[in-house]
Amino acid sequence: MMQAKDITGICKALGEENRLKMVQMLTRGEKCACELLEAFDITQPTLSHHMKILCDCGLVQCRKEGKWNHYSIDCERFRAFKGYINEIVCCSDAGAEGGGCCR
Amino acid sequence: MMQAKDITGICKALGEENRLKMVQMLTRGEKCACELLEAFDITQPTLSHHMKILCDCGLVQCRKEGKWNHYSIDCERFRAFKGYINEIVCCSDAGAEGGGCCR
DNA sequence: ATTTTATATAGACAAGTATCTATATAAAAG
DNA sequence: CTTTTATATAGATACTTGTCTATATAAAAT
Repeated sequence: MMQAKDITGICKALGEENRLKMVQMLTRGEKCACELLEAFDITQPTLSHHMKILCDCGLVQCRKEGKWNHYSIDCERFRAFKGYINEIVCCSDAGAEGGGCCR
Repeated sequence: MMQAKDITGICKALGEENRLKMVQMLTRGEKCACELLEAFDITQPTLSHHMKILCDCGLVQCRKEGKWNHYSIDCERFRAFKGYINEIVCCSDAGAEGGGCCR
């Protein structure tokens, strides 16, 4: 199960526009670091920094193949994150039977 | 519709443990600032700072009544956020018909 | 009117972050 | 073995953030 700390780690990672876009790009399939680098207006060390943050929070996984790094979403982890967020349901006291208005 | 900037703003706000817990607390109904203050091991100005961030990103709304501030989740905004996150579906290329594995 | 109560603002400080340039590492190609 | 290519690390810098103390504001109570 996911703890609050896992969630804040993922939220911090998604709380930067480049990284959010990187995650969205990775949903369209595994990408090499060099492909990501082309798509963003940042230097190679900055990309490396962002990928480290995305991997450290568990949202992205890295497959090393020779001198290439292939990045992809850790689907299970991402699904768990969504599950946690979706469980935060507000207004459960405001006449909402069976869930609340934000389900 | 929500833009990437709205999402990163909300993610930044949720990327701090106290604020994540504040949001979770507010899902159990509107709370006065003083109630929140009691529940967290922080000073009053620090609470004020966190509530400003939560309100600025749109996730929380504030109702002023005399000298009290009553905070609650902006359900519609929160729902929109969940919607955006849930639309980020990974592995759509990996033999997933109609959605991908992270739906 | 003065005091109390609830909250906000100002300013300081330490820690964290996003970015860069320069350099190191490690694999592949020549 | 030397060079090229892909990526990581080190160090610097500017900016942001979370926290505090001290003070201001504004409403209510006395």
